[in-house]
Amino acid sequence: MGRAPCCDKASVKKGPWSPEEDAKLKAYIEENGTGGNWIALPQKIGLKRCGKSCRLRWLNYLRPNIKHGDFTEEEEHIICSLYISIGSRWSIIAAQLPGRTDNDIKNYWNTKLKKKLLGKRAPSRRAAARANQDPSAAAAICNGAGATTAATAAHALSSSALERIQLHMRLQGLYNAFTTTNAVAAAPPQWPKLETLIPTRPLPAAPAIQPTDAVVATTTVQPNPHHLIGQTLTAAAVTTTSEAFQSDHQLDPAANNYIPGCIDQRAKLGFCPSSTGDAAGVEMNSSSMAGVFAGYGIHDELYDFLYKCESVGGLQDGIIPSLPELQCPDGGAIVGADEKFSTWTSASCDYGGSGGAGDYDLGYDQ
DNA sequence: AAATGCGACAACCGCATTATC
DNA sequence: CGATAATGCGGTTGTCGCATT
Repeated sequence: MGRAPCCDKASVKKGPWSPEEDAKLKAYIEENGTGGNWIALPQKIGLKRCGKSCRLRWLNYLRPNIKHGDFTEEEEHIICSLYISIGSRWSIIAAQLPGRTDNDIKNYWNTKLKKKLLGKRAPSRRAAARANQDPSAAAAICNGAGATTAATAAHALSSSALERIQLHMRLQGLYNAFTTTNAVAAAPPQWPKLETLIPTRPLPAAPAIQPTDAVVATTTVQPNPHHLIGQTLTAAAVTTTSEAFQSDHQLDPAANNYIPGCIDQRAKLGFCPSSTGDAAGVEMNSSSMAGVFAGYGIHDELYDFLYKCESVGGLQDGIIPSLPELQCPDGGAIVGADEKFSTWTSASCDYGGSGGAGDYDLGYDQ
């Protein structure tokens, strides 16, 4: 026996909301609030909608100060940074982008940013559906060398984890490209770990976050790294509860409180200078990268990668060119970014992390 | 002009977590 | 303390409009 439905499916309307429904819901909530009970709300105002549907409509569309339209470079950068750090925790990411909803960000990632970063056309849903029925088609979708191994690996790893691996590899590839002429290239840096910075669930209250690994645990979020080096996302900013966000970062109509590049305003959002040494800060800082380039860290690379890649043979017409080969930190296998990631993800590449016997740990349990 | 493919976005679904009794 | 309801969240699907064939 499954879970009882939250509402009578037969009597509720589904599909797009009409302007009349929007007006009803908006007017009621603006006047009375939600009353703390979404399930009862539609009956109160005579809407033939599921309470969950009303909540979603309000949060994603009708709520004041919702931003629609194109994302700015700063917003893209924050999304990418956080996605690499924590994966598809859209609600947390959305908490850093006032006016944006998790649904918006999720859609934007899936339709635009992912392609931009991974540099290949993502298979359409139709193509993916075909691929599910035909393994050879799946390989075809993962065009390029190593498609078969990629498809195989995809069975073992969630798409989110896979994307994060690819993002890291591409960034690492760029890093190697940068360092091939640098003396430090002789000592390949440790790869940034891909562990999520916080347990999948439950997420503890902000003060309780105790990073297990300082290297993993700090996410430097730099809306524009060329303006803001070393701003860190504090654990408080990673609090999942909407209440926490609302109280600290309320989208106050009068306080349009996000001004990219403005440290004071950013502090309101939970960004604080890394120099504060906040022990609960979370970082996805690639220690070696930050150290080597004295301020040029992974997020600067990300910025360059997104917007300035031409200088290192990067994005051109949205297509990411072949990347330099990557070296496993143990000095072992030399792998190509696209071709062999499945090899080293299945092999026991040691990232020098805290995850057990050195086995690669995505930090994902999917 | 019609059919098809595709991208973008809104909305739904179901599971996990939290609150309440 | 367990059961149940409510809420939050992330993944998935439906739909629409535009581009291409």
